[in-house]
Amino acid sequence: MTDGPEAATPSTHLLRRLNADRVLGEVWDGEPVTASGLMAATGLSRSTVLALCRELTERGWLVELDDARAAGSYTKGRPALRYAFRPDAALVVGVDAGQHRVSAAVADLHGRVLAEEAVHLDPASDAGARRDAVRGAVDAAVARTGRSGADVAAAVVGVPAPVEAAGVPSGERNPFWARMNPGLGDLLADRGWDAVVENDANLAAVAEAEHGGGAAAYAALLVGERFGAGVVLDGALRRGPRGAIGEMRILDLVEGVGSSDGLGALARDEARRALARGDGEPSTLARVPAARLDAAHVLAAADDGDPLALRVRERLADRLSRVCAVLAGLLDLDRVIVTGAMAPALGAVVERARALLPGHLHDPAVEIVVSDLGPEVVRAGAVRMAVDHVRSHALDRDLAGVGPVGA
Amino acid sequence: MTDGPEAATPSTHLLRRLNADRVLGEVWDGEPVTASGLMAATGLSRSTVLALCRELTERGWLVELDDARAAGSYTKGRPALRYAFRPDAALVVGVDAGQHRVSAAVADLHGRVLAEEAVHLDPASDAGARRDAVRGAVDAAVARTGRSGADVAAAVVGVPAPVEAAGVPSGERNPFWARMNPGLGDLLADRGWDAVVENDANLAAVAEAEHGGGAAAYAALLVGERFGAGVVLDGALRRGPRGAIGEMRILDLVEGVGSSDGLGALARDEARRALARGDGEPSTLARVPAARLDAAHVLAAADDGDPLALRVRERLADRLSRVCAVLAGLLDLDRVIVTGAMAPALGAVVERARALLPGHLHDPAVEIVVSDLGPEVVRAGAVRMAVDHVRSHALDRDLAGVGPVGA
DNA sequence: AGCATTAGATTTACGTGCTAGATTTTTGTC
DNA sequence: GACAAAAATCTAGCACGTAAATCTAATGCT
Repeated sequence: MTDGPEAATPSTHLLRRLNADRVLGEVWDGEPVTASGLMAATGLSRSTVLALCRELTERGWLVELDDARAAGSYTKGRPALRYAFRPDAALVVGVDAGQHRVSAAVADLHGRVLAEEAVHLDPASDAGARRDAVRGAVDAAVARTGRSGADVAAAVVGVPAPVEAAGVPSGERNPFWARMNPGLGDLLADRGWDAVVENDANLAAVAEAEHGGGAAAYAALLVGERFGAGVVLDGALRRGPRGAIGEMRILDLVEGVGSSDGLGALARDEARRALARGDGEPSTLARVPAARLDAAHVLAAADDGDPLALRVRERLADRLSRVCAVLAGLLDLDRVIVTGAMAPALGAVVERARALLPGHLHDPAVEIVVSDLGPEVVRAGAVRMAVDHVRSHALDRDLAGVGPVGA
Repeated sequence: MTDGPEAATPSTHLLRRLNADRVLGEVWDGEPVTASGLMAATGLSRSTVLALCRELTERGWLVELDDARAAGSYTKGRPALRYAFRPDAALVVGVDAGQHRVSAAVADLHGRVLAEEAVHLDPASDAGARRDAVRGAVDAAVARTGRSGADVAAAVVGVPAPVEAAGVPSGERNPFWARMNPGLGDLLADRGWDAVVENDANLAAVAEAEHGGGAAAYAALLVGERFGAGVVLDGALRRGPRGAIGEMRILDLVEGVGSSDGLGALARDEARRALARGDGEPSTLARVPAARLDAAHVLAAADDGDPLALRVRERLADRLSRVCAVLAGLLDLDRVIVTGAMAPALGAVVERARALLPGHLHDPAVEIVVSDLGPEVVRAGAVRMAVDHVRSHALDRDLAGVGPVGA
């Protein structure tokens, strides 16, 4: 990349690259390391490790800390050089481009959010307005870090639509999808960043990766207006050729479900309908204007013991348990993580759904849990994926001179 | 392995191994190659290629052909040494241990079946009888090749039950499953072979790998007594933590399906019930004794235009289309391959199911096709998987002296 | 202060794998 | 028989890695 001998002996360089990658992986998320530590971790010899560290330092990925035995792990003898990963060597951008809200974050290479910006957006906005919103939010967030856009290495945008393998929008299939992803990838790639557009549920799944524990098979289930799942099998996100794995239109065919409407939509509609019917049963929900009644009201009322709300909640639990049963039954999942903006309010619903599960699955090995990542799951997943992208392409890139030099 | 310098420099040996593996992969399924051909294919230098070929020849994987320019591709110059893969350097065993039939095949490393043996078996047989049947079929098939069991490198057995990741039977969950896999893995491992037990539908999916064309996402659907699918996503078979991906118990919850009964069971039961009701409608099927009436009769009668059989066939198509819709809708499949013993008779059913599909899927990108691999799909998949196993562990093994030396 | 101790850093020698280019062998053609 | 072509072989030489001896910095003990 700089001026090293270019591919004189391709095969042997491969080996070097493999080892460099291992070392980088070792430091990326961890504490500063000494050469001896790396020797133990990688099985390489001291000379090799030192050479690799020198190279990675020159390339801008590591800094040499000279604070000697500051780590305090030992007292005698010569203090070791310590190499530390530079999480601020580059920036990443993560965006949740939702239907009525765009939220952007700029993070360092540890995924720590340094700045954020959110803007509201009319769900009916046209392509141009949507692009402007994304551009605006991203630029504002980057500006707020006090660093240059040139320091950004990669950006990931989540959209509420399937995204085909190569990041190509599947717009021809569905005009709604096209509107949700009006060339957002190119928009960011024009900045000179590596840009990826990804489905929102898939990003939620990425965000839940740690939370998913050691689970090699799980789904992140977005439950708001429509159901949508991001599916991880054998430890990796599965998209499908059309990006449609976890698309839940098929719920139309499932008994007791009948549509892909999410729990938010269902709660609202059921409650409104029951109130409109006026079964005579008194409900505190009757005091809320029908047009403003939403899932949050219903769930709160249920917590207060309101009978109508309790009936609706039971319906939600039933539907959720069936959706989880279909997902887990076919995909042999260890876990379904209920996530999205309304997830925190769904404790009781999930608990009840868990209880209903054995009625639908012969051998329910799946565990339904509520995400604790809060409303910015998708954005967090976008940041995470951007970091992973940089990580996996790290050795193709030279950072020397980019960003602040200090640790 | 033989007596080379043991791991003097592990890292550099890794490189050698990588290249050897590439060369082996190049020859495995192809024509004999010259050094020049390999140079072009691998990008390695002549010296390296020749050294690798020499090594692989010593190890028993390749033979040096000296029939000069027999290939006729060129006429001038010194004739190249040609190296050919030795498909008979080792044997593999593939077994379909079905409910009422055990079928074993012995094949070479190209997957060409050299000998086979099938035995019938009472579906109610206990563990011992089932083990004996497998042992008997395998030994007979091996004997028929005229070669020793020591030449067998790997064996794969398909069973009609989920198999957990490590080949562990999931017997505690279900006594039927335990009976279907009474320690068959150990049985074959005791012969000194690498033994793998795998679900039958998964093996069908492996067998359909070529037939699945370039499809990176497809399912092989067994449709006989019960539905069961082997699922390939991102080019690899997906099993799930409990080996239950593609288990179709969940069909209980699908509208218009209601059970995981396969098309064979459905055809039989529907026809019998209709005849018993005696709707008055004359049907040629009435001439078949009820206890012997099965799917084959029904499908044949439908082809002859029998109205009752046609009604049943329509039901089969409807059910099949729904099952495919669920699979493809959730998994974003390119293709569902209908397979199993009765597949060849299902042309009309599949055609009709294709037509019904748009009624269930908004955007049916999936293609339903009938397998043309015949009744031994599972066994073929077992052979295929065994070959792949040997291929991927090839460099751990020394074949020198094993098997016939000639090509 | 001097000295052994400890552990990291450096140097040197060497093995292995690969490449590149010159050389030789084997064939066919004129 | 000279020449051209294709392939194998030989010879350097380089890159990467290991191993072991040597060097160097910090510490505790006397």
